[in-house]
Amino acid sequence: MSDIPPGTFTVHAVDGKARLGTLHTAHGPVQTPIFMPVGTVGSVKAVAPDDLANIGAEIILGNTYHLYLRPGDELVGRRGGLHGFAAWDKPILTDSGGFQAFSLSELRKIRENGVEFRSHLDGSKHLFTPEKVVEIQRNLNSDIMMVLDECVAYGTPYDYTVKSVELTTRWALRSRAAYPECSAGNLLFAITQGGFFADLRSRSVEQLCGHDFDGFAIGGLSVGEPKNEMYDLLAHTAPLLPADKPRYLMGVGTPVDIVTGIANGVDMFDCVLPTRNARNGTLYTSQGKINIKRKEYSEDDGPLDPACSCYTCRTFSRAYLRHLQHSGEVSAFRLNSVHNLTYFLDLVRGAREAIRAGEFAAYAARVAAAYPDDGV
RNA sequence: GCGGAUGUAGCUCAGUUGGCAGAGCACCUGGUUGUGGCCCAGGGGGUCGUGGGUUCAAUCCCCAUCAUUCGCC
Repeated sequence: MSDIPPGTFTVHAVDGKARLGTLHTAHGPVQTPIFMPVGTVGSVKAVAPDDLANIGAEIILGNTYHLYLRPGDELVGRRGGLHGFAAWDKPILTDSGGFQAFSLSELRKIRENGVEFRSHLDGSKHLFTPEKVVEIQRNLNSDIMMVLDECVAYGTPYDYTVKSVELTTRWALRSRAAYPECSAGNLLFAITQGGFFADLRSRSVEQLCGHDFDGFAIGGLSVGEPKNEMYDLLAHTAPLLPADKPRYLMGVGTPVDIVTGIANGVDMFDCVLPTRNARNGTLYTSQGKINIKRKEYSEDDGPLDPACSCYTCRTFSRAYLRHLQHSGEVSAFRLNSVHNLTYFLDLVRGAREAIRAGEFAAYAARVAAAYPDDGV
């Protein structure tokens, strides 16, 4: 698709710590900073690939854990990988299943060799080793594979977190060894952890960043901690990551979280917030977050967000969108998701333009002003 | 016309051996951060069909009446 080798990451401009860049993958380039819509089971919920193309999505997420359980990574592999199977020919990043080991924690056991877990679908028992997780993601033909990691809960004690960081490092190195071809078709990102201890965050970065990964993620944030703790650790950790590789803040976040991440030098984000909230009627606009179910919109004939040019905002009134949401119509899921994803992608596109213009600080301040409750 | 049943929140219904009236859903307001198409939290709302009677006290017991509904003629 491109002559530039996958894994090539070029930084074009810097504004403070914020970076403007391009990451090349086997399915084309990604402009950073970027937001990646989440499509856990190989589908961004409620929206089809042509919607995503119209929205301007450049890369989407899939999930190793979910796709392994159903329909099975080998079945997907026989159908052209996730790209062929899901009819999405742009880049795909797959999460490793490490987070599911955390969020479905009552169903799993962490062992040295990997994560033993029970399926949330049928209770069957499975073992995810670092090597197995790489193999699954190669079957899916993911453009960016994530290593298996251990995500610890907020409040996890120091001594356990120490052991967890060490385990996550050993798993990352095993993952790399299972697929040593750096900058090959399937890129491999390491995930730094360290819970809520700055020195352990530093240690995790030191242990991983000397090795040859295609990018580095910050995992384990936004798991219920107060905002200021998350922002403190973000500011501490992001600048420690290698400047010549993409940096990915996993599972984050709100518009304010994202511009805060960019301000600290993060290049990639993913979050279920725009799609999940869309299904529940919480919509992001240039004037802040609104709940479209509110009665005050029942006869509001104006567009959802006058500053937005998405299909939903061009076509429908707030009154109609409120009606669809109250009626539980499937179309509400789609129209709201189209809008929220457009907002998040416009947000990062605006950030890229601001970085290029050297005006990112002012841009971030404008976003924060629209979301007074979302910051620290 | 005769006999029975039922009338309690917007809806479907609990309930009180007579003592400040309840649930689910709906409605209103929050929340949702590497997604189990959800879930969680809070809130407003009732002359207990109507009119009498008994009682310290009636949504509850008695009488009448209206409405709905079933059966029989």
